Amino acid sequence: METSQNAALSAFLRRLLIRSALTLEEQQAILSLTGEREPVPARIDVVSPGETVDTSCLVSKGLVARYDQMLDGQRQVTSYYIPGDMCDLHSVVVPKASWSITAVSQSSVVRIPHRQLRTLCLDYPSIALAFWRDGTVDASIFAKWVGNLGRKNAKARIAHIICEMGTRMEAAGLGPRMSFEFNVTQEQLSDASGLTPVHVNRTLQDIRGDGLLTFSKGHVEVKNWDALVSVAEFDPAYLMLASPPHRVVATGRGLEAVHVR
Amino acid sequence: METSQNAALSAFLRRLLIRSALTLEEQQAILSLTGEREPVPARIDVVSPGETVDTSCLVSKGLVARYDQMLDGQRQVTSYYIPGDMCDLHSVVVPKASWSITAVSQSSVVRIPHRQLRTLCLDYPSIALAFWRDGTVDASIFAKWVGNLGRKNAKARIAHIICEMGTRMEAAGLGPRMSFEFNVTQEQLSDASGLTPVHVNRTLQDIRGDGLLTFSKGHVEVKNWDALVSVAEFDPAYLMLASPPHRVVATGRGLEAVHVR
DNA sequence: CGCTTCGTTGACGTCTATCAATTCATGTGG
DNA sequence: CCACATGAATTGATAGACGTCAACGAAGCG
Repeated sequence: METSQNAALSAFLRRLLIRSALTLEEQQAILSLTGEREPVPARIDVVSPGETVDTSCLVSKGLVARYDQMLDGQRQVTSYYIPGDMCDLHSVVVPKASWSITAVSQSSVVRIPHRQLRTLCLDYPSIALAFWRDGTVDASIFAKWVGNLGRKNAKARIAHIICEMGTRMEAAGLGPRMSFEFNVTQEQLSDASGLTPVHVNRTLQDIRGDGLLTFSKGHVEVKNWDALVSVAEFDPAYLMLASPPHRVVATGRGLEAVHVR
Repeated sequence: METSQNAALSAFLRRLLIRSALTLEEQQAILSLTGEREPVPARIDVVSPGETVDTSCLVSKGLVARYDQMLDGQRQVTSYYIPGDMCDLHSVVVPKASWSITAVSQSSVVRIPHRQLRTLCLDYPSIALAFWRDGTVDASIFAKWVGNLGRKNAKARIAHIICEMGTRMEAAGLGPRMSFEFNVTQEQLSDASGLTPVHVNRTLQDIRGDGLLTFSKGHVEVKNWDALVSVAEFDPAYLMLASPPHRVVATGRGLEAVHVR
């Protein structure tokens, strides 16, 4: 599976380069990471709470989610991960998880040993900062979801999730935001939106009735992006896709963060 | 205000040392950071959305919150920061904020230039990793809040916030979890719990009626910690206070891990 | 003393949950 | 090709949690 591993690493590198400027040497170092590719059936956990891992999982296919489980079995998804995302890169610095990571649909992950990632961090400080920056984006997404769940109604919540996934899919080169694969059942979507499956169903019908989008068999067709954005109050700034990539460099006068095109 | 600056830096260092092992030299490097101490009146923003900052704010007094604002003015707090917390350490790698940071009560912050923090990261890779680890804890808190808001009722949400703040206060040496200052009004608490002020009021009465705690004038008195934990389904694992501090040791070279309390 | 902020209460409305079927799509085996 | 099982989507009826609106009381403060 050499080639799909490389494809996944390239996707990961592309993701990093959106926000972090890396030298060719640093890029090469990332591309030379290795790990075992492992198919994961839908609904199977990749990481379980309390588990201490020594690898980070790079999503190479499918859709993966991080979630919390309540005592009565209810789940709350806190974030989705698409191909090119390293769904627990942070485990490099915090190897013990207190949450679950699961494959939403049939997926594949590449498990990259922490040892390799740590070596990269120590050899290339800019890579360490790029990883930290990547984690900051994840945190920003979590924070935005807090706002969605705390302050928005069912329609806006679901609309926001669709907006986010469309935007991220497009940024990752996985299809246009107007028409993309989002392989979740309505029940799984209820775990992300903090609603019940029944209410998700009704809300989707409602959204469809408004002519915003259709969602069927894991495929999203957005009919009216602007209206969807408006309903969701979606502002993509939190995804940090727009600014030029950062790099911390040594200049004559010291260290500066610069924008690199 | 030399002394209070130093006190804040010591608190920050203590926070880092809970989860990251640092050598004495690294510790010294952190303690020699400098910045301007600045009082912030209650309800005044420290960082605004869209702003690009060149300092990170270390909370030295009071209570600070990160929040998102909806178009209709509703707010959702995503996290609280107490003295010793660096409320936007991540701005070192992502200087442009898409959220607000505000003083909840009368507070003070020390603004530490990114330039100094970046120098530390490049000179001491372990500090970069410690900062990343710190950000990972923040992200873990966000994620937990997603679960609270998405899947818990009013009583559990408020109970969970109290449990978290009590645990963090105690860990930071700011008072026992059974009795601590939490200087928020019921209205501000509604911004954190995703409820209305009226419902917060009723829920607090309900919680008090259950004999779990009293909350008045910014002071929390927990009457029955275990019951509170049970109502909240609070599991402190996500705060990452329990495991021994981590250190990444370069393979071959023998840097020993230092455990300092 | 009057102003302002905060906490409190009551009545009522609505959004979402709950419970229980039913339909629909897909796949499997006889 | 049909019978059957399974998971997903859909629908209806009802209940409950929380929101909304409006008012009032308490406490701090110039």
